Amino acid sequence: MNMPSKEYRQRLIEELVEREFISTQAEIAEHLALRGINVTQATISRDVNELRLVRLPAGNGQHRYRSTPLAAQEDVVGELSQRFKLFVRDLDRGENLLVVTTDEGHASGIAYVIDKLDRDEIVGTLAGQNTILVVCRSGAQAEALLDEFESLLE
Amino acid sequence: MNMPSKEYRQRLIEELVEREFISTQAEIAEHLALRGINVTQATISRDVNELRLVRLPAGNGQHRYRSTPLAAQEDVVGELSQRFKLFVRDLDRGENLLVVTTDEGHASGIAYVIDKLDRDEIVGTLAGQNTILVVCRSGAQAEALLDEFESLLE
DNA sequence: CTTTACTCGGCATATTCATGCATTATGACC
DNA sequence: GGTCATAATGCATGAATATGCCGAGTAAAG
Repeated sequence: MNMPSKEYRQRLIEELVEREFISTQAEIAEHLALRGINVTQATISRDVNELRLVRLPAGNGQHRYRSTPLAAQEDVVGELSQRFKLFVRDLDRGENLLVVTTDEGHASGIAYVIDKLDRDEIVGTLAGQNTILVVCRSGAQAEALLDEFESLLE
Repeated sequence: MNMPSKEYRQRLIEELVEREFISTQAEIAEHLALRGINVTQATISRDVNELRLVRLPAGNGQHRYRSTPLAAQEDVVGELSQRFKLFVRDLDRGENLLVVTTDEGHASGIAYVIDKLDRDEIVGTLAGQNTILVVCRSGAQAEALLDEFESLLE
């Protein structure tokens, strides 16, 4: 009948969830129905999956669907992993400091990506030619981060 | 019996979801059980809510629980709303441009917060003394954004 | 026109998550 | 100790989401 189709519907959904407080998929379907688009919750579920929308708890039992910049963060992790495999030679830790040793000249490039992780536990990074100093808030956090970075190398 | 209790358990959950690919709350409960913490899915549900963890679709039908920097984004929206109510006098749109008129001298302050929204549909902002030009990718996006901004003023 | 391959979406249902209610633990106060 | 108030949690179940299966639609190839 009408033919706006999937792509159009998904654009509407994205706009919708940013504009309104929507807490269930059924609710999304209702809104679309007002716009003349009749689909079931099952379809919305598939859309939500493809759009990688997220049901964010407000902390008080309320929920709201949102689009997610988490997707971007995922990519940062991928990027980090790739560069780690290529350029990182060694990882070490002393107290709350993480020391990353890289191929010559690659320290600042890697440090840049580490910064982009935007982790709370990282106070800052300092890069030389082949060494990065990652300053964490605590030794425990540095240790956890070391584990995490090591797992990237596997 | 043991007494680490809620707070400790929630810390473990936060670490857990960042370290492992966890897709259901039952799975979280299983992992905790290995650590000697026996709680039911109901409790995990409440924890997830308090921690504001999010079940992020991978796009392929897989899911992963993650902590969310979206909480920060929420705050940005709150901040924006507050400043809008105080300082914004008018909103208008021409094609893909959004024009925000503010109290004298407040344009760049407001523009700064708009930038922090980090919205894909916003190409950039340009602020004068009492006027902000928000450049969107399309007219439709500008219109949607206009609606959204207007709702902040209510 | 027929066949084949593929995408989309509904229906029914399975899976997962949220929550009202009752119970038990914890702590403050007497 | 006892009593009260509050927080935490389990159980059972309701609410919400995900998905297997199938049929309809479309397009390309023959």
